[in-house]
Formats: sequence, structure tokens, C-alpha cells
Amino acid sequence: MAGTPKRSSKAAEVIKQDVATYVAAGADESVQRVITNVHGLARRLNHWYDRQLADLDVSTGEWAVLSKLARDGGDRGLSPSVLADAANVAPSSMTHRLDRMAERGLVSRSTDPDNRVRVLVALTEEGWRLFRDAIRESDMVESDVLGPLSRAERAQLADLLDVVIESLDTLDA
Amino acid sequence: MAGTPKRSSKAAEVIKQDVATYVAAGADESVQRVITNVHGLARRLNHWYDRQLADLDVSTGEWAVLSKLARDGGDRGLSPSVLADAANVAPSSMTHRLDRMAERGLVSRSTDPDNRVRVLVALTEEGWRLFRDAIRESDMVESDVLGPLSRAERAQLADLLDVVIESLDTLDA
DNA sequence: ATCGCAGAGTTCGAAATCGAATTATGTGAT
DNA sequence: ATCACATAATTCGATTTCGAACTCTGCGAT
Repeated sequence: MAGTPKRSSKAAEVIKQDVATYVAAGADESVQRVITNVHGLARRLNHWYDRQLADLDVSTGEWAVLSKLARDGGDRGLSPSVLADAANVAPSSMTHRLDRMAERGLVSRSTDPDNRVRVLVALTEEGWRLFRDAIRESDMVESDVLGPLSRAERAQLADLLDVVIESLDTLDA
Repeated sequence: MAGTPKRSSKAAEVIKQDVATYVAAGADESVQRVITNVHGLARRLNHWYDRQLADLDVSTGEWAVLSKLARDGGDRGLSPSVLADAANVAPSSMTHRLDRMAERGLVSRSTDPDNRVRVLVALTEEGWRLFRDAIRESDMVESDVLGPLSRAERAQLADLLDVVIESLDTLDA
């Protein structure tokens, strides 16, 4: 085991060292290897998205709104509070963010006819177009990133993550 | 395959639907299942950390500084610009953040004796103590979360993520 | 030697975010 | 019906963050 490491990439070295720090502070290794990798990957991906979104003149926070609406907006849209929660932001911040996005024509705001306290935010045509453009671009990178994994390995990876997420949600409830 | 889903958790349903949205917008499914899960898990974990850190009166941003210093600070510490990069924040924001943290006694600032342009930020005793406390607490949760996975599965999961991260870094360079 | 240039950190004004208070609508009890 | 209460969104003042301009140190060319 002691000898020339075959071809330990720089990233792998860094992560290994990070895990060691956490273990030294009293954590479990098999746990930290997974957790550190999840965060590391998410962080790198986000970094990539940021650059890409900047090209489209969309901030990370605005993207959170766009993608949430695209995923769960349905026909009617979503309320500002739901969006604020999805974007991890205070409701008051969402008010301003929506102001900007509406002014730019990405979303529309309307009061819920069934309950006039509620406001419904929905994607405009322009918003949808932007969403699709961004998705297609990012999928290209993501496909490249997952290139080294076979289809079976991808499924396996997704399955394992499914289990963890499910576990976390159970714990959280 | 058509019939009563065995016990499709709420989270799994949501994720499946999200993936479908991305696929509809022109993305590849096997890719999106992985990516969506990675983000979903990271997001849930971060949410958890936020609550936990709030108990210790530490903001997410401050934690980014603490943990970066703990991992890579070595004996001498790190420069503000490195910390700003690690925390995904503008250098000027880091200046203020360090002001606050130094005032609270979590970090110390000193000019590099070798190069007086540079500033070195290092963890104080108090900073280290806080780091260790947080790590130990979060490891408890993380261990619970990974509970359903055998040791072999954890290793497998970490290995798969390793490959993806390596691939992303290669692409990025 | 000194002059200009590059790099690191800070300062400053503008913008974004936050938490608390405010407004307005719906709901339930009497 | 009316009143108290709950809920959703917005407004407001304070805090945090950002990007650009500024300052200071070190380095290389002449």
C-alpha cells in the first residue's frame, strides 16, 4: 500500500486531506468521505452554473425562482412565500427579487382569484424560454461530467443518493 | 410495473417529477437523475447545518471561513483572498466578515512577515473549539443519515462521486 | 537607483438581504 | 353579523454584500 500512488488527482488529494481534518475533529471517516464528496461536487457544479448564468444575465437567486416555477409552477404558478422557501431567502427579499424579474418580463404576478390574500407568480413565455436555454446548456456540461460513468453506474449512483435523501427526510420529519 | 407503487416516498416523487421537467426541457434523464439528487441532498444537508450553526451563533458564511481555515490553514493561516474564493464571496465582503469574526475572537489577523502586502488569517483557540464542536454535532446527524447504507455501499457511493469530481475538474481546467 | 506595473487588501457608494412592523384578506367563535 | 385571530405579502430601517476605485508593497526593466 505504501508506494507510488497510481495517479492521485489533485482533487482527490485535497478531499482526502479534508476528510482527515474532519476525522481528526471527531467525525467518522466513511461518513465524511461521502458527505465531503457530495458538498464538493455540488459546489463545483454551482460554480459552473454561476458562470453560465452570468452569460444569460441571470443571478443564482433568480435562477432558483425560475427553476422552481418551471418544476412546480403548474398552470397557476406559485406564491411568493413558497418561492422564498425554495430559494432559501426571506419573504421580503423575494418581494424585491420578483419586482426585478417581473420588470424584466420573466415572471408575471397576479392575485389569486380564489383567495385575494394570495399572490400567484408564474413564468412568462420569456421566462420559459430562458429556462429551456439554460437547461440545455447545462445538460451539455453535466453529460460531459458524467461521461466516465456507464449507464448502470449512473443508475447506481442515483439510487444510492435516493436512499440517503429518503433517510434524511425521514429524520427531518 | 403499472400498479400500486410499493412505498414511493414523497421526496422520491418530487425528485422524479423534477427530473421529468428537466428532461422535457431537453436534458438527458440518466444525467439529470444524478445531478438532481446531488443538489437535493446538498441542499437538505445545508438546511440542516444552518439550523445547527444558528444554535452556535455562527452564520453559514462564517462557517465557510472557519472550516476552510481548519482544513487548509496549516500553521500560518490563509489570506483573505483565498478565503473569499473559498466562501464564494467578494474580497471586500470578506474584509468585513473577518472584521466581525476577529472582534468576536474566532480568528486572528496578522501581516505576513515575508511579504507585507499579504495578510494571514488564522483560527484562534476559540475558533478551533467552535469548529470541533460543530463537526462533532453534525457528524452525529450525518451518521444517522447514512445509517441505511452499509460500509461497502458508502465506499461505493464515495468512489462514484470521486470519479465525477475528477471528471469535472479535468473538464474545468 | 527609479520608474512603472502587478498584486493584495481595504474603503466607499450602490444594491441586495434580513427581521420586524404593517396592511389587507380570510376564518372561526360567539 | 361582528369581533378576534391567523395568514400572506409588502414596507421600512438596519445590516450585509457587491463592484469599482484607491492605497500600499514588491518586482522587473531600463
